[in-house]
Amino acid sequence: MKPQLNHLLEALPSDVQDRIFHSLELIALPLGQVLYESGDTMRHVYFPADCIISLLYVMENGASAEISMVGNEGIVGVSLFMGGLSTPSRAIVQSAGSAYRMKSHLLKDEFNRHGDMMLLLLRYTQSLITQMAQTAVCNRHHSIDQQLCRWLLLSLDRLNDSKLTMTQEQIANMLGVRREGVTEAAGKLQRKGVINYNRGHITVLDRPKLEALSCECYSVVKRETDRLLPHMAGNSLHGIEALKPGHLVS
Amino acid sequence: MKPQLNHLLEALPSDVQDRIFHSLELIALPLGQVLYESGDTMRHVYFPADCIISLLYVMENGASAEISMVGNEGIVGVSLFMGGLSTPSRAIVQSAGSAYRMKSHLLKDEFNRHGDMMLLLLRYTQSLITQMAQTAVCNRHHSIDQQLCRWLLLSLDRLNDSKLTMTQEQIANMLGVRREGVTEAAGKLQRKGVINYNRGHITVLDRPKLEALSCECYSVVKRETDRLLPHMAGNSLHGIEALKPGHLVS
DNA sequence: GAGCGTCTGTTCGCTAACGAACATAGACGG
DNA sequence: CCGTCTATGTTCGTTAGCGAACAGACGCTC
Repeated sequence: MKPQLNHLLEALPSDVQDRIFHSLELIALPLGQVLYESGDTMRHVYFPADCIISLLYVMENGASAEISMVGNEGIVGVSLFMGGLSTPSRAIVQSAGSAYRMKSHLLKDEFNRHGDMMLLLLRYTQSLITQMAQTAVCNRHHSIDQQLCRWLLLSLDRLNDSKLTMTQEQIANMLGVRREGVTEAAGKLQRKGVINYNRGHITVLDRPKLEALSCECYSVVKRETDRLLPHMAGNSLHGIEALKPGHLVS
Repeated sequence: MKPQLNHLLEALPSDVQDRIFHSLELIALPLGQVLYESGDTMRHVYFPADCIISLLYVMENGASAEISMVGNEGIVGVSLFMGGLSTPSRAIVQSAGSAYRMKSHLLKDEFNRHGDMMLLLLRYTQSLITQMAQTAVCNRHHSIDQQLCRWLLLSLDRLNDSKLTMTQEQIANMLGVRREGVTEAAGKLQRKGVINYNRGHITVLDRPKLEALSCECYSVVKRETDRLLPHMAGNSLHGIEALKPGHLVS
């Protein structure tokens, strides 16, 4: 199966694609792999193809919470070009798949041309900021039920499938709540016929209903992302067919 | 009283300062003034001098929560140069004072030189991201008591004074909690001799104790900000004495 | 097909925070 | 000096979510 491409890479004009083409390695990312630990210096950045990476903050007592989710609409490692070389967040593979990996200094070089790549990355970072801010508000004001819906929708948008592989325990870690809380919330959704849950395999049966049950946070983030990165919707490929990875690393 | 300068402006090399000098207007910002409403196109950016601006998200039902706080270490309006021309957040004056205002297109011109101003603004944005992310986690896991301490400390750092003018109602809006919750938390702090609260006037009596009672979120954000913007600590003035506003607008 | 580990479901008491209602008490203007 | 407004304090019942403990149930391995 050919992996999906990354929308940020697709959106670049072909001269930029040609330039960075050979710097990309397609790598497989198994569930749970940690790309960065809090405070790590970033040696690579990652353009997810068909995986999802979660950015989460881990507290001293081990409690955690996801602050944003990156799929093939984005890049993991924004703090590299923002000027810090690390962040206090952990990046972990939430849904297994593949990603294009690029060495930090090569991305920085491209960024420092101050061309299309820079503009695109900054816009993407802006959409990431929106996602984090909305997460903060959502954590404050919305119920687990609502947040689960939001989270499922964000995940769905980053896959091209209505099925996701994810235990309730894992979801609980992302949302920063108890596993039992997720069990209850998922149970309600299942009884309403919105989803089907089976030992780590969730199938979304009724997406419109899921959207109706979600808090507004999902749509706010979605609308803002579409506004900032309109090309993502069109899915246009300018000569991106040439974009194949230099080599495959397991 | 001469207003404090803005640390971002101070940190710029003198040639940049000379170039943007005449574009800055010193303006007075009364408590509660809204600089941007959610979704507004930004006509100006603001470099706070001795005021504090809160960025908050307001939900459909009117509930709100602060996602970050900007004082003279920063700038209000980062989404301008990030590529969006607006954000879904509201910027409101949390503590009255003055700020340097600059027309959006002039800042963008300077940013587009891709020089020191750009680097500085991106680094500052990175520190803002940390603040938002930590706020998200804090909203999830910490008690009102702890969050109040964090909030007071962040405010203190942005003033040069141990007194702040702020009713419990206002704090509650920032934290996104009930006013009664703040009353209780503030009452505890007062009984412990950490603060003194008097009809909208808070005096911090024992900052070390306040830090001890706060959650780790304050120190994480502070450490990361110091790391990203070390010049802020040194308070170095490179020829910034020349930086006087073009004219004062009430 | 037996056994074990993991995932899901359910229960119980507990606490933090909520919403509403009301009491006091400074501050400030007339 | 009085009345009024606003800020703060306090109470009460309710609820969402927590922590702990345990029961079933599916799926994989041997």
